[in-house]
Amino acid sequence: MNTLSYGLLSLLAQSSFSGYDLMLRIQPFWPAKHSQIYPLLAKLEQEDYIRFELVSQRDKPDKKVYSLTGKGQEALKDWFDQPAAEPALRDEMMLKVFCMSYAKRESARKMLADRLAYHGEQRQKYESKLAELKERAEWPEAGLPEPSHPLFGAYLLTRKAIMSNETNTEWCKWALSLLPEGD
Amino acid sequence: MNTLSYGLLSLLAQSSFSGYDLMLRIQPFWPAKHSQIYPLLAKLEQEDYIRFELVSQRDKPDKKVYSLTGKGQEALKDWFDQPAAEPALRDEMMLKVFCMSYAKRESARKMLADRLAYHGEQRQKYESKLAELKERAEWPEAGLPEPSHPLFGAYLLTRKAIMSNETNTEWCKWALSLLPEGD
DNA sequence: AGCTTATATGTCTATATTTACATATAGGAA
DNA sequence: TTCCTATATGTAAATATAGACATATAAGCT
Repeated sequence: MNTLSYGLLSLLAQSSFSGYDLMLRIQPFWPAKHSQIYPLLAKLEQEDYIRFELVSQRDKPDKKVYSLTGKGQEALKDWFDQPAAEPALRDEMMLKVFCMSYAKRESARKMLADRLAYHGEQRQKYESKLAELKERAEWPEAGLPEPSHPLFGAYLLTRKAIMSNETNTEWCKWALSLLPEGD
Repeated sequence: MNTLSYGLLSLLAQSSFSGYDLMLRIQPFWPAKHSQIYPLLAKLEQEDYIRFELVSQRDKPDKKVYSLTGKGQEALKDWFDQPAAEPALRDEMMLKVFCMSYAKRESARKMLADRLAYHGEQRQKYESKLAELKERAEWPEAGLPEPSHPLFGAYLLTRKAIMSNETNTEWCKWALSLLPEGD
């Protein structure tokens, strides 16, 4: 049982999902291709951490909808109390920044502008996600969910993503301001 | 030539470093163990991207000090102009947050408090790094390096790390405030 | 004298992850 | 009709990464 496996169980605690859904939902927090997810789900099912139900759909191919078993819920609780590994960020752009003073000015600016645009796109996705969460679970007046709400975690994560997005956007703009156009 | 290889070249653009130094310096931006670094350096040296000089030390074991060759500098420039891959963050804690509403209150608070403490430690390291940079290269009056300064990139990255650290710290405190003690 | 830590370099094996290959349904666009 | 995209699931092979094993110097501690 590796970290990704527990992550899948963690998502299934909230609700049942297909493998395809799980892939899309875990992506922002633990990048993984479907070729990694599907074999893991098969293994977790064989070992009785999860089970699935075949669901036919009209407009789309059939799917397997997975849910937690009792054993899966137990494993999840044990995992939660273990100390978490340090976060690991791998960002090619940050490696490029090391040699930025040796690059052409226009190249350096393009690199930062590309990243700024990327953050802009990501920002929209996170805002959509937040809107989707608010629809799925209308939490009370002030716009804040209760800690006991199944979507509480998803809300915290989406807020975290937006906060990080804002900081990264700010950094890009600041770095660009230090590199005026035209060398 | 994978991303880590280019990252090593990128560091060597700034100055010559031993494999051990490279490992320590690249860690915060691209996690990698020495068992991954040393074989890569040997391969890069065989393929004439870098060369090394054996340096004897009094108080420490001998070391290989690597520097870029002309071919390495060329490769670096080509790489810089290619679009960078999306950043990949893998954070076990974030996966745990998905099922936080099903965990015990004290467990959830401990998870966040542990992360808050981690950010505190990291913060000190980044501040030390910033102080070290300021020593190695005294940049002018206002405390800002010129874009042409070899340590300009390292300065941007350290500032980025500190900004992210502050945001993550803020998120932990906010999340903890939503989870008052004693369930 | 033996233990631990930091420095320093390396290999070997296991695991994690990506890339490519494969198939199928259905909608919309060219 | 053909192409592209999203949905949906899978396998095989290549690559990247981590963990374990190995060795060596020198300082400081017990």
